[in-house]
Amino acid sequence: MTGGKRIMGLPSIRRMPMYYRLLARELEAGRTQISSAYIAEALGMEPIVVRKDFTLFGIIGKPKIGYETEEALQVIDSLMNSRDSNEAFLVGVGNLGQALLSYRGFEHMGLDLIAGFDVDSDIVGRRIQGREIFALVELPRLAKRLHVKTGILCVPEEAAQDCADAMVDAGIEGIWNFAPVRLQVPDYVVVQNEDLAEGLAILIVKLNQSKREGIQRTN
Amino acid sequence: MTGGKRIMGLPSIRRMPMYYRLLARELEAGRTQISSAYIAEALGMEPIVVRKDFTLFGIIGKPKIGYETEEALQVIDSLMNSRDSNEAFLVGVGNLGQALLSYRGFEHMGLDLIAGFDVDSDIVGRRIQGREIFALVELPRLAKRLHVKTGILCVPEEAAQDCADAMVDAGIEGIWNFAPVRLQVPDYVVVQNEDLAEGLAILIVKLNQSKREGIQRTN
DNA sequence: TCTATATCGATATATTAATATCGATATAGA
DNA sequence: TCTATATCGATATTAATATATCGATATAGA
Repeated sequence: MTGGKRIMGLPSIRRMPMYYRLLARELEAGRTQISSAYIAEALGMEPIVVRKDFTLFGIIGKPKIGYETEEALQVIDSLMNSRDSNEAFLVGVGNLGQALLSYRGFEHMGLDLIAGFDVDSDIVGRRIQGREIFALVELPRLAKRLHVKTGILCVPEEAAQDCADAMVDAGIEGIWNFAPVRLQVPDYVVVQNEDLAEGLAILIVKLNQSKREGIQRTN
Repeated sequence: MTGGKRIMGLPSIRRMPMYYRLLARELEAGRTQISSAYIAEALGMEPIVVRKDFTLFGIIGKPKIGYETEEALQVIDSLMNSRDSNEAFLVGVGNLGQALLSYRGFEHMGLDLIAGFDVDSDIVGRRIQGREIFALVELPRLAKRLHVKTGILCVPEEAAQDCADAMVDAGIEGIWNFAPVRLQVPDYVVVQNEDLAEGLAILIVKLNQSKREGIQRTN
């Protein structure tokens, strides 16, 4: 590991988007103050986890009142936006890539997908949700010119490492990797691996357990 | 919670697909025996974690040798396949739904996506990767007739709860939920929530930290 | 056959995360 | 003004997870 001790735990970070969405919705609905109990109830969690997370995030509440919804929202927003920009390129405009390009809900999380890249000449030149799709060979030039530092990688397994290399060469420093491959990158590059199969594995194992219990119960 | 203590920890379950893919690849390549050190190296983790997981999975190795690749593969496969079947319906054939329908890589994980459902008449009747897309109203009838118990939910936020209700009515007992909504379901229904924004949040926070360190380093 | 060694797996420890307890405090209402 | 109470946040405890240590053992090679 490249060092750099974690300021807050990964579980807390994972919960940020969930908090964000709830707070935004509640503020919209006119709830200017909100308690940990209310948040926990809405999100199916324990109030104490909310309070611990918020303390960690630097959100300060008031006894008897709770938290200022807007302030909490802004703090979480700033934690997810504090870099100069979160402009990103998406590499690999297949089904998943298109889905990510079309997904509204990353924008308010600080991600600004400005273009897609692919090798498939059928798709190069098209626009998806207003974002132009360029040939992969254009990546270095455009990344450098636009100073884009973040890339989303959703190419097939076989192409992943080559694409990652190209991205790194182009100056990309953060890769959100959807290919089931452990990418080899320089130390300064941050990689976040996303493995859709993980969630599926959990569902299946849970179902197996639940079924086994069911059998025991009816025996 | 519905009770039912976990047999093995969630982190170990999450690592199963990763092990599975590596073992399949190595077996393919002719490596019939494999050590925890080798696996760890290939996956960027610690050997001791591999050994602990394998012990948990019930995979037994031999000193000086390691594990039988094929046996390990089969054990993990059986853990992810042991129900009667993992046939599933996909509800919401938008961009993400289409991506999931097209994704090869769930099949060998025990998931058999047999059909899609949507309300959009433009897409109903089409076929995606050989799977027919039906109108959502057909879900109860088909789920009951085919005894499908698993559903993948990738509809927009607003529609998620209604669709979940319909799925539960139709006899679905396991929902892989991609909508950023806490679904209200009966106790016996297992829900696995997938929040793509989580990974993004982690990437962004890591980048922020990495950048902050970078600034400190160059000062 | 015997010895050296790679590797597992059991036990112990450390780290991280979740949960519980409870005093402090800001507001609402008497 | 005073009191009751909801709620935070600090501290303590417990549980889960990751990591370390080391003895046991199966094989390779002398």
